[in-house]
Amino acid sequence: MVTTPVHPLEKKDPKEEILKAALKLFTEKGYFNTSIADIRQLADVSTGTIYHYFKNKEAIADALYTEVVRSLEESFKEIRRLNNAFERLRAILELFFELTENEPEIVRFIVMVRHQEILSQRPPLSQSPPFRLLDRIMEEGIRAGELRRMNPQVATAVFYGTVARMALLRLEGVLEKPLAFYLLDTWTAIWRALAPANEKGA
Amino acid sequence: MVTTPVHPLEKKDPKEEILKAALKLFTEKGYFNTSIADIRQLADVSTGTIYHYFKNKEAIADALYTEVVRSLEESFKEIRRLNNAFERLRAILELFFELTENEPEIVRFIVMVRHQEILSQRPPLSQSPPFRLLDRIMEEGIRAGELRRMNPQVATAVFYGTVARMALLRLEGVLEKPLAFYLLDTWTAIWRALAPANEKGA
DNA sequence: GTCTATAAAGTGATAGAC
DNA sequence: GTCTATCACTTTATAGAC
Repeated sequence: MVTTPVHPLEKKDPKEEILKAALKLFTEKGYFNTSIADIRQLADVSTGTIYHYFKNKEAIADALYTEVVRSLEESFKEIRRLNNAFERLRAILELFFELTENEPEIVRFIVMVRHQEILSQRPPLSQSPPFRLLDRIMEEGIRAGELRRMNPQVATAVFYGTVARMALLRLEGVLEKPLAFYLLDTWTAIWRALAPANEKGA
Repeated sequence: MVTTPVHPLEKKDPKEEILKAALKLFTEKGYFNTSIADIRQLADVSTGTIYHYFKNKEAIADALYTEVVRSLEESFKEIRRLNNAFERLRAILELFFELTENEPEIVRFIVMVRHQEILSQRPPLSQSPPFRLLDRIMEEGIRAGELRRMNPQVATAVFYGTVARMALLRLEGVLEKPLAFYLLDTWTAIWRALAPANEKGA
């Protein structure tokens, strides 16, 4: 974004074009089924340009990983400012459902790509900052009595497992309607699983 | 198994050795990071032997997929004979948790391998027979009033999403204790999410 | 910064002896 | 059925002109 020209329509930033093409190809065909030649073609640049901006193919995936994790962490931090666990979790659910419909490639990258198979250096997403933040949101909610007393890791697994599964089924075309259609049922189920024992069903 | 020799200790079936090695390598390093040479070495056979039993590398992955799906379907069919949704889902949860501890490579293959990236012909696991069976178990449970009235696809997503996430976190080493340790919390959460409205919390 | 041309290496798969 | 040797090809990555 820093290098975006003053007149946006004139010329496109090749680095951004490369990343955009790579995200599309990696999530559609998979990292290993995507060659540099594929990226070159879709981004409409030459091999030399790709290697001018990125050390190698892995570095492209790494840049995507970093950006997605950073953006997710930013959203989660924002959401953490909400008043209680109910509102925070609800907001994260809605964020994922909305992202799945509007930015399917990003969610594909989050829930479908096996990052460890590509980026052996990086931790699995489940240990990246945004997911640690999710764990903390759970711990705080349990401590505050806003969530039922339970193992916080299990709470996170129930929550994120459900959310990610819904996103995956939607991206695979198994769920035919937009995720908004399933939002109420999904939230009711999640909240029943996590709500304090005395609380009503949502 | 058909070709297992009378004296099991004498000679190993090369086909089984190849499959065993491939399962280990595919789930540990990934399909594309595993070369025929790697399989050859671990299975202690020659390249020629591999291509005698399998048309190509993809056919090895296909054989593994077929066997895992078949075995899972068999277990689910057995479990379906139980009396109600409560017992059936509980049994599936326990099956997955036990499998994760005792046969981690099989569960890795189920929850971590991106089959579609390798086997473009096969449906995603979410549409394979055992998972269709799981959907039917949910539908029947809802119709019988053993589960809360809700979209059955959401019910399946909550259930399997949670189970798969717990297995994944365990396989990634995030959960330090055996899954049995988390069984009660996991089941309580799942059952609260799915139980009929009047029912107590497990 | 961007391009074309090409090098260097690894891979899946085959041929043919035993 | 199993082996060794090797082909044919793709792929990543580099060199060097413009």
